[in-house]
Amino acid sequence: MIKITFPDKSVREFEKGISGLEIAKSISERLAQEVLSVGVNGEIYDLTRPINNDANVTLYKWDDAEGKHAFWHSSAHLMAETLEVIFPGVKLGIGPAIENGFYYDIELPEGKTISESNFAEIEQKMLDIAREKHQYIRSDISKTEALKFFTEKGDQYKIELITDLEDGTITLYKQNNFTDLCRGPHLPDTSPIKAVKLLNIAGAYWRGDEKRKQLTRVYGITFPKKKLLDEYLVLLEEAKKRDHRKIGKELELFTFSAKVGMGLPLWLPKGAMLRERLEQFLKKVQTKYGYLPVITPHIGQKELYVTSGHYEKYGKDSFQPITTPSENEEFLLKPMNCPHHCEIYNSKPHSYKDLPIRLAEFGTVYRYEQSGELHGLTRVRGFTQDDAHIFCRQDQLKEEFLKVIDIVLYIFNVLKFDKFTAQISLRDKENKAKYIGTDENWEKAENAIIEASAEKGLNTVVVHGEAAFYGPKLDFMVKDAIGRSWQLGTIQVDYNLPERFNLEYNGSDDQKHRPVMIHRAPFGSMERFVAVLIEHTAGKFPLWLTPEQAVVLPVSEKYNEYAKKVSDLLNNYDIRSLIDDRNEKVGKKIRDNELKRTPFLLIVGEKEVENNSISVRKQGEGDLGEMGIEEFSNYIKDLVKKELIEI
RNA sequence: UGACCUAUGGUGUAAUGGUAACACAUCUGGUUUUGGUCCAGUCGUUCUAGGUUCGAGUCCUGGUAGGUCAGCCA
Repeated sequence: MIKITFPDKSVREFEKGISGLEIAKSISERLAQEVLSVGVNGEIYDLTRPINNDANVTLYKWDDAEGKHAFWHSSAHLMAETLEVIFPGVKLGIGPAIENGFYYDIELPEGKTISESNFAEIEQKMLDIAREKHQYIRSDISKTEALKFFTEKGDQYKIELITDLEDGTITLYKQNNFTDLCRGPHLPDTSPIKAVKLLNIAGAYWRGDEKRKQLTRVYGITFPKKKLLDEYLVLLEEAKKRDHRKIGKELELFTFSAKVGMGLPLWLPKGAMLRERLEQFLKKVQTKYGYLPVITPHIGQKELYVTSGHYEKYGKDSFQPITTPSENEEFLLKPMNCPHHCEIYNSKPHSYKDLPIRLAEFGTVYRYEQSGELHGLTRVRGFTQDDAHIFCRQDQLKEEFLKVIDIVLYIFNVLKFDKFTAQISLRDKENKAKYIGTDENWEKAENAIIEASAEKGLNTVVVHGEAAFYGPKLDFMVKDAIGRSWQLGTIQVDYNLPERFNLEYNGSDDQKHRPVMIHRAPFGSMERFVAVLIEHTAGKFPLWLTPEQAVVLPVSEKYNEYAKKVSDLLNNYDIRSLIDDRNEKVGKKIRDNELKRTPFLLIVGEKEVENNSISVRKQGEGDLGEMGIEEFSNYIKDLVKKELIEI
């Protein structure tokens, strides 16, 4: 007998070799039907795999990530089998479960192509096979046997994977006529897979290596119930509606022009207004935190970036140097603001009493991103960072870091980005050549970030190998309303640039000391931030940000004059308003302006002229009734005040 | 950068290789409106350069731009 401990700490005894499925059955028949995989001492097992020792056991269902994982992993095998049936001779790469579904990397036989027109056939075939209830059978074989098997099958990618594996046993899973190299775990059989949707096709380099062959990646998702698939498809539709590229066009916020150049956004008046409000908002916060504004040019001598190290590291990713005609001097469009700021620091000597010095600039930078990676406003070639560099003493580092975290948290709070994670990116210790700077400084910087994050109680994820080449960083990733994750704010410690630019201050000991630098950008870039904000709010911006807070709708042209008076008065009160004096019925004006997501519609007709009032409609709430103009203005100001929680 | 996909008025869509259509928007006029699309007219288009064909929006090749994903992301 073995002792099985459940998550609630209760302990029960079972026969040695009992399976997760049998344990579930002993609890309830229903649980046995719903359970998908089982955690045994932290390792995920197939439900049918015997448990031979005392163990802590957790049963995972659809609602658990571990359960979904097994479900989708098994689905990937099912899809691979189907693809082998439909495209005989297809070669298989890897096929894991991912956050939403699964994919399989395949190489199609010579001359064959796969496209979305094949999806229906594949989906149907997958369902047919699933319905036949084939078991997923695990088997352990030796490396030699495994190599023999896949050599006979002609799957060169699997052979390569096996060759790289440790010697010893290799696990294979087989269902129906399909056998795959796989660590598992899997479902007991194919029958729970009741709904299948292939999502898209994309290229993917074999083993993520740009220099190697590109395989075709087929994405799909499956569900244990048809209803869940339908819900998921609705969610995808919602995502499309929130796409910032679509809303940006509809609301006339920004545009692109092939003539201007790809990846170079053009901010339209309404988008520019929105962006300026965001900038003013941050400037105000930064002033409170002691930041000093600076302004630097858009180009700098190539030598500047050679000094900073950026040229060596990112020279090929920059717009290539502009060469002056007679002197042959080389200038780069600036890809970073920090070297400029370092030179500002260097413009005069500093005492330890001056520090910290916080230099802030909304600095526009240009990076030659490769064409295929450009995406709406989230990846562009010219963008504006809400950049600042803090020059401080080592003993001030942690406190400064904490203050920056405060700013980021305040901003996220005001904008209701409540679902964010903080990612601490550290150096890959196995590959130190990728980074510049001494071991000692890296240690110091990494510890400062870890300690500051812990002190603020941030929910952090530590990732090794994701640091910038000059230092570790703390990135804030925000999930939008539909669950996609975006990196926005970033805070980075840098011991490298102070060295390279020979930054100094005079200490109390009358000796020269090296300051530490913190790079930080709470928004990240205005472009990406606005894109995420659009998707987060579906274009219904907070009142303080929205380009037009109110539109006055005269009932007929007789009241245009009064409408003008209302709008002027509101603008005097700093309420942003427009008039819709088109020759249309009020009903149409209301509809049109609601589609434009205007927060307040102010209807004026004979009654309102008489009472010197307006009839107010609020977005999402409808008619609020009649109000005086000043009353309305105070009402709005009050709402704005509530949105902008004081620091 | 690469694989794959896409490109039709300002916007969104339609058109077995055989007359490029519809809605919204624009503009003009009518209607004079208190609560969710008033009516009529008007305007304007097959991304670009070639090719196949009696005939190309449709097929082929190059270019450009957009998209999916990978890699990259200071």
